[in-house]
Amino acid sequence: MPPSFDLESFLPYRLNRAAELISLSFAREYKQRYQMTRPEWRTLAALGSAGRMTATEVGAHSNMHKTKVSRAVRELEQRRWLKRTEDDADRRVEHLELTAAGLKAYREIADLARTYQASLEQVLGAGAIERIEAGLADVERALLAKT
Amino acid sequence: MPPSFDLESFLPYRLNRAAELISLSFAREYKQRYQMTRPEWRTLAALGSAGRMTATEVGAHSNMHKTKVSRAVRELEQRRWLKRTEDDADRRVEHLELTAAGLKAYREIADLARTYQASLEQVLGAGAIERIEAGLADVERALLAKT
DNA sequence: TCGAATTGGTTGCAATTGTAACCGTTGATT
DNA sequence: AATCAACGGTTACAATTGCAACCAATTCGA
Repeated sequence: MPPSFDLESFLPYRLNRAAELISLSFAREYKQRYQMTRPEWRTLAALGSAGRMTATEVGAHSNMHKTKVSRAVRELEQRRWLKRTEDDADRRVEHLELTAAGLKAYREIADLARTYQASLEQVLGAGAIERIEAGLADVERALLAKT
Repeated sequence: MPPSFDLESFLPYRLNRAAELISLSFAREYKQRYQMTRPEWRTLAALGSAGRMTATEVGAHSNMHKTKVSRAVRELEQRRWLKRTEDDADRRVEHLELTAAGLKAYREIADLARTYQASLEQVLGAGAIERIEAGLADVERALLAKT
């Protein structure tokens, strides 16, 4: 029999558990107040934080399936929080951008996010989050290199 | 305007992205070979690694919704990888346990998992995974304390 | 320059998931 | 004991999701 295996120290498992926990925890902050789903918030955040982008870029950036992005974009557009403009060079591409209303919503929720993270950092101690994120970046790099 | 917000350093976002990435990456190792879904693997792993448990305990342990657990258990049972035995004191409770076949499957997949993590550690350097997991443990503690 | 392959994006459909309501059992309150 | 809340677990139903097939536009290659 091979050396023992402890699920508790298996990284995919641990990452998933932590991610689901924190995701739910933060979702409670905006789901009710802004009637927004997670893909929508992610899209809003991507656009609000990095500016004008295409749907494909949003997906690549936040690792969301393109149909998820497509639907989130449709939702946000209907809410008039986002507008599309077609690229004049390549007519397949559409550039996405937040409207004034979208930007306003983004700022409010970003504010929640900042507060949320600050309170977490309060508990964890200074630098703790940065250290975790540096570790995550390494993991992502390793995985993406893995083909 | 409040101080800037960068999605890229927002922990829920970063955790989710990394978790989805690694989860997919490892799922490729067993989905095909063992025709198993993620909840099934999680349940199998929980039982294989911690032994006899109830469904509620599996859920609490791996942070899965109880309907997810219920369905995974049904699947595993049909495959004869798991058996239920009722508690004689409390007839609501059922204890879950892997069969010999289930244990065998568990060991094989655990082997994949060990190899997977070893190759990751190879890239990341010694101790890197432990450090990340320690950080995650802190985060989970903080979140669970948060009511 | 024509056809095949690729790309950005959407959609139909089937599978996965969460919510809420439920069943039978147990524990607490009276 | 009788009632009622709580609990372990399942299930019906609705919402969310992913896969695959698709459309239109573009690029590649012979």
